[in-house]
Amino acid sequence: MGTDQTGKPSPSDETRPAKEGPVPSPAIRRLCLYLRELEGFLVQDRHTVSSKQLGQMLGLTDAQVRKDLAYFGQFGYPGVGYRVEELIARIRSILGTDRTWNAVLLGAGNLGRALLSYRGFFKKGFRIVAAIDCDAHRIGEQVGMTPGLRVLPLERLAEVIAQYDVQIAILCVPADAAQSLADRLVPLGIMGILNFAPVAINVPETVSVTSVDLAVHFEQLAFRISARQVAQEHGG
Amino acid sequence: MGTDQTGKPSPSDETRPAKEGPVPSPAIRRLCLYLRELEGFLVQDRHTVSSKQLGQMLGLTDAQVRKDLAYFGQFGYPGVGYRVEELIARIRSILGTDRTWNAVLLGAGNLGRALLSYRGFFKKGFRIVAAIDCDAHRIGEQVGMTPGLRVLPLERLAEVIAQYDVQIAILCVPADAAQSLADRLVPLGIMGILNFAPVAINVPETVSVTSVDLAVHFEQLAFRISARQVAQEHGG
DNA sequence: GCTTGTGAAACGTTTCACAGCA
DNA sequence: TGCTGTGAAACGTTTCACAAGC
Repeated sequence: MGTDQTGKPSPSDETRPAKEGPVPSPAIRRLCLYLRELEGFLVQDRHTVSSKQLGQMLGLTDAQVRKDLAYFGQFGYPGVGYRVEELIARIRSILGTDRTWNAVLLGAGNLGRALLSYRGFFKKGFRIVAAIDCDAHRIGEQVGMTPGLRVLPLERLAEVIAQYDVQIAILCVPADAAQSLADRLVPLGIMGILNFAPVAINVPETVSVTSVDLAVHFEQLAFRISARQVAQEHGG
Repeated sequence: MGTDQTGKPSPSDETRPAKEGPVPSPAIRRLCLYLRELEGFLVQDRHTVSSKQLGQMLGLTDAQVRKDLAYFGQFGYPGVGYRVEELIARIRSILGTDRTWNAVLLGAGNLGRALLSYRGFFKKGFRIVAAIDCDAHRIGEQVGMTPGLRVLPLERLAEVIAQYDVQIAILCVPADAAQSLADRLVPLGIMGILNFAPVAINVPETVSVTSVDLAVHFEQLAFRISARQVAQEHGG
């Protein structure tokens, strides 16, 4: 894997991208979790952490942690571990969360309003700059924590995206509205869609989509519980 | 370890299908998506579907769909495809959603209330039978759609779990409250925890945990967008 | 002692290719 | 023809084991 062209062993070189080769997508998911744990470490005034400690908190092996980080460079110190602040900065840079991202929320129903009120996104650098709904009853309602934030009609979508340089759309609409909204978002220059509608949406390859179907998580849990029960019956 | 908070390919997910051998955990996730698409098919009065059609709707190959289903037996018809009603029944049986599951929700904040109001879970057979919070201001508040459902104090947790035969707990509490609540749930006989708190929780192997960290999904989307932008710059 | 980074081996998952059937 | 089910090959990911460094 070490296609570090010349094999130059300088430990602190590239801030940005990575070495050659694709990064396992499970590694990306874990990177987010490492970051979460590291941020917790900072609060506890711990300034170094080993791959073993970090892995243990998430049920992973130390080798897994090291490999994941190694895809993006070398930033550990043998015999010491990783410096928490430095690793946080590196992971944020890798994930692209060392900048702020502006998002527009579509669908000010129960879930949409819950997301608008969640402070965690703000801390991570995500700003929901507008909420949009096509239900006339909801328009003008104040939502979220930002005092001035009110629900806007769908007609103002283009204006809002342009005005705030919005890159991300959060879809919290019913399943039957998701695709037509996605079709509307694409030509407006949106770069990514976080889709909470329980349906697959189709967009050009230039747009990234991440889907979160809450019912699917319930079902997966049901399966795990059922499988465990079956295993117990078989085992004794 | 019965938890999948990390995306670790849990080889310990001892799934006992019709045949021998473990089932890839990605296959389980896809099974939920197949079910979702199939339910949509029923509404459109389509009664058979091929692996190719099903895969196309989700961006998967036909071989993938067939393999996933084949882990649990053979229920397709060569030359025809799969019968929609039959396949729905089979997948529900596999996932354990051919029965109803009772859940208690802990933390009646914004997200908790949003989940209480979402009809999709009910349709899938999940019943949130009680909402619990330790904030005195919230106790007694009416939540969700069920007219009688009110927020109960934490003291009534054991009573509620026993009375309704609750198997699943939905954690919608702040990160710092999640672990202590999990510790409290385990001896009460809960079988699975759906954890929306942005922290890893530790429970005995007898309890299944599925974690959903909404901020992590934002971060993953940010990474995907950033990666695409970098790729475009390199490509031209 | 402790740690990281990393080839190589082991393991898991997906894709391929085709026999068999309607 | 069109489809499923499936062994085998290809590919992706994780774990192992250890050299090198603090």
